[in-house]
Amino acid sequence: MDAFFVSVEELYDPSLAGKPVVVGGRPTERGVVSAASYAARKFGVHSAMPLRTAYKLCPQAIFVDGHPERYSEYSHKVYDVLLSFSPLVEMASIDEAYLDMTGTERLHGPPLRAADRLHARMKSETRLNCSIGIAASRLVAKIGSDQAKPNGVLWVMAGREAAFLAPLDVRKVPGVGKVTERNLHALGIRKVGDLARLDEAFLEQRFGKWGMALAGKSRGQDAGGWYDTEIGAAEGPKSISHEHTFNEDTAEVAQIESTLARLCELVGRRLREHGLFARTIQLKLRYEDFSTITRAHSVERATQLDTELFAEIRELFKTNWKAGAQVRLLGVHVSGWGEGAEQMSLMGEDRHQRWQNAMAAADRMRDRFGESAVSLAAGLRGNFRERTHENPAGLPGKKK
DNA sequence: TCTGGGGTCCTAGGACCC
DNA sequence: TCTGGGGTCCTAGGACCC
Repeated sequence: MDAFFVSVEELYDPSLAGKPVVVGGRPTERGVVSAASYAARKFGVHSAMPLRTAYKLCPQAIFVDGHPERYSEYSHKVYDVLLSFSPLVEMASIDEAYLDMTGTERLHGPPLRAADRLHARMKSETRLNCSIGIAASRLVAKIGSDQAKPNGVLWVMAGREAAFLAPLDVRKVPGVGKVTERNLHALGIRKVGDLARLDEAFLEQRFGKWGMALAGKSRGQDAGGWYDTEIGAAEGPKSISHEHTFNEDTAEVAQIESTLARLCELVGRRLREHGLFARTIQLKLRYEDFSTITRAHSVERATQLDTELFAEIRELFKTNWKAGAQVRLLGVHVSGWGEGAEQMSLMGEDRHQRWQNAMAAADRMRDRFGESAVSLAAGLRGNFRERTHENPAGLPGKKK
């Protein structure tokens, strides 16, 4: 999808259309640009740039908060349109998908005609623009769609992959970021064509497993890693996490613990939604100088309960925090799915069932009344209250 | 410039097992 | 008594993607 977040915001507020728009938050907040409109990009604003920097480059831009629920809603609409063209669809992210069109020629016609129809249908069903790359490999289709932006269609015919890729900067290859680009430049490799001319053994020796894949990519192959999987083969999540950056660094234990409790609740909730139980629980801690540590612990019996997650996280925090040091960010990350059923016999069926019921009830309350309706974090705060718009002075309030 | 949040994959070292 | 080899699991960190 083209400038997806910005385009969705324009649907909700048509007055934004054509203007420089930055999605991500207010320019005075800590944060980065999630998406910038094409008008804002003309000023040098782009994704991942600090909001404060974007403001300096383009003070007249309209800064809006992101709305994940809206993007998720439109992502589902996009998926429905795609599904009507091929049963083999894989959403690669909230605004990107791969379709396996093998065998649909009789239904949709030759590649360009099928793409044109899809393009038109996407616009009429979602009112959003997209770009389409057509190729015999996922990698080339992706790079093709990037080259087709905005609002275009590009077909790279089978056999023409290497010729299409050769003049492009190595950075255009998915997986080549800032660091790999720098390393390649140091070797005098700037274009994908330079990469394709190199010896595979040299790349492997220099970059390991990744080098092998890189050699294949330079020729347009889905060699190694995620690209090498069948479209539609993706399964559930492998990890779940939530993190929070404070607008001002803090060393206040009450504030830190209530934030950790809230993050544990968000993670626990997602585990229950997916019916997953986690064995490995990880704390992330970033200090004011941006130095970051992660500390993990694997537990014997997998859990999806907020209180059990919090007990582990609290322990990890207590043993690893440089006491008194200012904290910038906290994160809670879980992985390593295990059997939830084991928990029953160990915990006692009644107690376990009561907890499950309580959690299910709390999740329903949150659906109806919002995230803060039921909270371990609120209870933990005690006399300390976070400053919110309802309570700007951060004064102690009534317990909920 | 002053650096979000949610993910995936890879590397590397160490414990531990047979 | 001077140090094998294969495998798995765990932990920490980092590159990268949207």
